[in-house]
Amino acid sequence: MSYWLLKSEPDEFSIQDLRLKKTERWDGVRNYQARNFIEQMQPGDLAFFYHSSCKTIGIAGVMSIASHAYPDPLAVDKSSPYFDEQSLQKNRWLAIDMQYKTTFKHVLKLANIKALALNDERLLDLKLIQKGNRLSVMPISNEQWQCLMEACVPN
DNA sequence: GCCAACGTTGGC
DNA sequence: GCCAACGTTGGC
Repeated sequence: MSYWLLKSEPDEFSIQDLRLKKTERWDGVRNYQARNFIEQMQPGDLAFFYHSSCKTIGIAGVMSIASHAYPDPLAVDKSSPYFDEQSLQKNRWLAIDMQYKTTFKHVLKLANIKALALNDERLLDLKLIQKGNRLSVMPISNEQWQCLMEACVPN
């Protein structure tokens, strides 16, 4: 089993939205590196739901991967902002289904994660806090997952 | 709203 | 294949 972190702007789609939907398609990823990580995901894998570009930036909770990756229907949907002309020939983008698991009592804030990393070498190579990182989908190591779960307040 | 950092595009 | 220009991400 593998661990992941996926970013979403809560104004667009938040962990509260996923909680209500229970299961939802994670689509619109338009970055090759992120796509390749989606390709590696397996049903049952766990992922942090990260809220980006918002008031309280950080890890809001946990979800599980609920399917294998499949072609992203938005890539060939001309009415979608995620439409991709090149994908009409061959759909080059992937989507995957995510299932709601838990919401943390408090968002584990980015600033707190950075502070943790100063004292915990397990977080040293966490992609999330590396300078200039913009990946919206990234792997999380076993140790990093444990470390971050220890730091959060579960519900 | 600003801007650093990055990814993509396209001319050459 | 190089690289300048451009668009996007995302923290602050």
